Amino acid sequence: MADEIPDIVIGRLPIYLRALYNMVEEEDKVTTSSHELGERLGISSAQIRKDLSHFGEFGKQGTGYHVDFLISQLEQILNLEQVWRVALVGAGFLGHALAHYHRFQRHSFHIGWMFDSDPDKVGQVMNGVVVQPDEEMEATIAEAGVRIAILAVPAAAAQSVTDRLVAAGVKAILNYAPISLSVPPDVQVQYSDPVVQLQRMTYYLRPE
Amino acid sequence: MADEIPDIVIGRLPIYLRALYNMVEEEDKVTTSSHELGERLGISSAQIRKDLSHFGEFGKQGTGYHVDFLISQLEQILNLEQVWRVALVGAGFLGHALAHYHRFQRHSFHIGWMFDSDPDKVGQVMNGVVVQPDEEMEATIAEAGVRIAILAVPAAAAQSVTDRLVAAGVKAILNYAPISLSVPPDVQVQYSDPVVQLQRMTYYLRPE
DNA sequence: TAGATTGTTAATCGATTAACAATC
DNA sequence: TAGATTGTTAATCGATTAACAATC
Repeated sequence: MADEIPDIVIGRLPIYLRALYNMVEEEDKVTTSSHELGERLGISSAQIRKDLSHFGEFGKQGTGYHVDFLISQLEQILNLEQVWRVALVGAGFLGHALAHYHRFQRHSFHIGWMFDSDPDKVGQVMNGVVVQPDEEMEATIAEAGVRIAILAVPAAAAQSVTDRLVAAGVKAILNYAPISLSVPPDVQVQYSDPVVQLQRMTYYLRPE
Repeated sequence: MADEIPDIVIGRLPIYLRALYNMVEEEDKVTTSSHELGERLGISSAQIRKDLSHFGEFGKQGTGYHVDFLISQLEQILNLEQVWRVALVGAGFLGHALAHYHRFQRHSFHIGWMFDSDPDKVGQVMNGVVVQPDEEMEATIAEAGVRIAILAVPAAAAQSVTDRLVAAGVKAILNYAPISLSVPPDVQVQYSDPVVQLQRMTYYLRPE
């Protein structure tokens, strides 16, 4: 039960969580079932039950899952019972948008540090956070014990910034730069590249 | 050979393409191998060769792949030999950042239409594109033959905007709203939710 | 030629699904 | 009780990898 859980399973848990939040907040739902949840997400009910069974027994035969309880269990599993300190590197248009994204605060993430190498950006305040000079990045992050970083810098800078972040103790990176990063095995990386995502879809579209 | 190709394979092609662009543009590389490409991407060379073999024989024994040639083949496969018209719905911070993202233009995507329901946003010009009123969305998109949309609206609006986009002829949606969308089977959807991505990583982090 | 690397096959590995006893 | 739904098992399905003949 506490064996090695496939990463693909871990990847679905936040999706379940998001749907459960919606059920509670938008629809005042008290209970749900693997069938209902699966229908919303386009996932089979068997898969949802299988995924959850890696971590324990959270439902009741005949009635399904208590939404609040399942939320709290998933939050526990995903280590969301604390507020994670997050550094945002890059204060361009995207960094600016991310700095103002209110869902981070609502979901256990506190973006409390911003960095940029452009002197024009340094000193600007974005959603209450002062943009600090790039050179102060390692010291500030190590000092504050920041372990998660969001990368919103150009591709050319991404790997060297990554190396410095990792050296300063960062263990998880959400990378918006269009480049594959090289990191030690104990550092997590997630990628977000809109061009890659669009290109994946055009394959299926009829060309003009 | 022209059989049904697994979507997971399609999903890797843009990643290969991105690395190949980098080899040509940043390193003036003329040829590469499945081994070299795999090493950069953290993917086995066998998998890269297998993926490519779905579409043809692009390499030469002993020497590997001609980078320019492989790029052009992948562009062809992914239907990137045309410029795709893209509509951007939502002119908030994120919409603003996406409107200014220069990589779309460089990679076969032209963001030529923006929409927002907020009268304060309507009429603003973002990177040369005038934000149009939400009500004009269907007619404008259908008229222009736009088939790809990027969704940067609040979760509460996302499904209804999606329904309208689909009715207007959109066949691919890149969704930044934190909600699972329901679409007909011939409509592609890709998701981008930073909170989901961060939550996937915190599972692996030691809590404080 | 010798070395390198492809494309492909077969084996392995892993993930999903169908089915159902258990039980609320 | 009857109906619903869980957790789990076994079967199925699909993806990855190892290995190698072919050949540049």
